Amino acid sequence: MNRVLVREIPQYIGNEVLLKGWVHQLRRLGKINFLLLRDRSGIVQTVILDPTIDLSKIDQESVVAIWGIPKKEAQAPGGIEVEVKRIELIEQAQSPLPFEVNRPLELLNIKLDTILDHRAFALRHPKINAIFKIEAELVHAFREFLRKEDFLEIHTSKIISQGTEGGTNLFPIQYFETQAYLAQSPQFYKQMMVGAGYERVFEVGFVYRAEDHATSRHINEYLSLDFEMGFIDSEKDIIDLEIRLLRYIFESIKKNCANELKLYEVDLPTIEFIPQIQFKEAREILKKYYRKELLTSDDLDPEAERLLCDYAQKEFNSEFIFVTNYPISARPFYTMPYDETYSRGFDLLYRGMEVTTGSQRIHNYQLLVNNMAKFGLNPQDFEFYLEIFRYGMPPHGGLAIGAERLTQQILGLKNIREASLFPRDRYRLVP
RNA sequence: GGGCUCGUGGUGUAGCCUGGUCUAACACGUCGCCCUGUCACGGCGAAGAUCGCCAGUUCAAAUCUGGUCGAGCCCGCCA
Repeated sequence: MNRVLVREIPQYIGNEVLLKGWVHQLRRLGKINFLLLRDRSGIVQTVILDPTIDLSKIDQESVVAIWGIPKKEAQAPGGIEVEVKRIELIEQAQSPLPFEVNRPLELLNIKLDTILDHRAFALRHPKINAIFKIEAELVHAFREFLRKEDFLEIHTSKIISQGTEGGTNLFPIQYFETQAYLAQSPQFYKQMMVGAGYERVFEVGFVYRAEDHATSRHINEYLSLDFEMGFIDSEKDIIDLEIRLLRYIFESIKKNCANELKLYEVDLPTIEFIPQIQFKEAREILKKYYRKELLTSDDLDPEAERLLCDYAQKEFNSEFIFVTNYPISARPFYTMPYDETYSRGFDLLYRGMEVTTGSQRIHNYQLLVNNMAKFGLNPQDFEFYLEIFRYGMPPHGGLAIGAERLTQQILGLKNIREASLFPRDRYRLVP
């Protein structure tokens, strides 16, 4: 007999099915017992009326096979339940469990640390499980949209000899007899692939930041959603594409993850218009509406990001806001200047947090080399990157989206670690 | 790198300020018995923690002090 998934049960009303899964909950009332069975597709109530069926070894979270007949039953959750004919214990779960996974998370109030210490087990909780279905859909939609836009998916090395910005935040690794580093960004390689003639490329991959921070929005290994495209007129082309990309991602999640969104009581907005303000305007807005002076003259602090999103919400009814034309001093050397002071670099803020950084890049070889010198970098160390710029580089630009951050903000998670299966931070290397 | 907060059964908390009556409480879970419609099932009973670790103060430490290890948040920096 072939296994039937929980979500397929409605097709089998009146016919015996074989179900396999985990015992989500067992409610023993005496002569009638209810067993909630969970598989990858959902949870179904089964009812045990036959007193000869032995439930003594059937503990919560045990793996079982159940033969039974699906029936319409008004009293059952969802209107359908399976009357059990036979139950077989496949693998018993030890007791006690690390914590409960069959009650609302809000009632359990489990510490994040406990969840992460028991990560695989914790994912059995439907609400925790849902996070990674959303994230998978997000990444899938990112790929699907860009492929439709004629982008090529690339996979570049995460083992590098030089950092993008000079080498401060890099994790050193021993690479045979030489020193190497874990990549903090696919930046150089994706630009090189534009120059290689692919024009439009994207990459989904982990990147590594050896920053000694401990906050709810930083992890040391995160999934970077990158794209880079050639023959643009300005960074506005990148921004326009990102708006369409986000619209596509949000619509995909809404369409394919309705149940998961419901668990978090999230109602994703339809993205129509995203306001764009220049950095210097942002500074004025902060001063005028919030009486806030930026402590650093060339970047936004977290409070400023929250305030600007508040402004976007009130003025434009948007949860997103682009901050454009950041000061040159706040941006890496490859960022295209806008004028003497400002660059063609931008950030996207979403619900108070930075989720994207992008820019038009410098495509002129001489300008790029001169800029490296200004930033105190030695062009000879970056010859591998610079070469293609000598042989005809089109105007280009791109951006990177932090996948965990976007997921965190979509679901309103308190800590980015919740959106990473196996987060790596200053103190966590296991599991 | 700077600042603040927290470590008590499997899970989450109370107790700590104002040491003794803490032989450590409560909720959920676990185990046993009862229950034919539960769905945060219900009822009765039971087990389970030397209060992160080390030292000190004291007649007496979960409680005070110092150290140590672990955790969380904010800032800098960033996605």
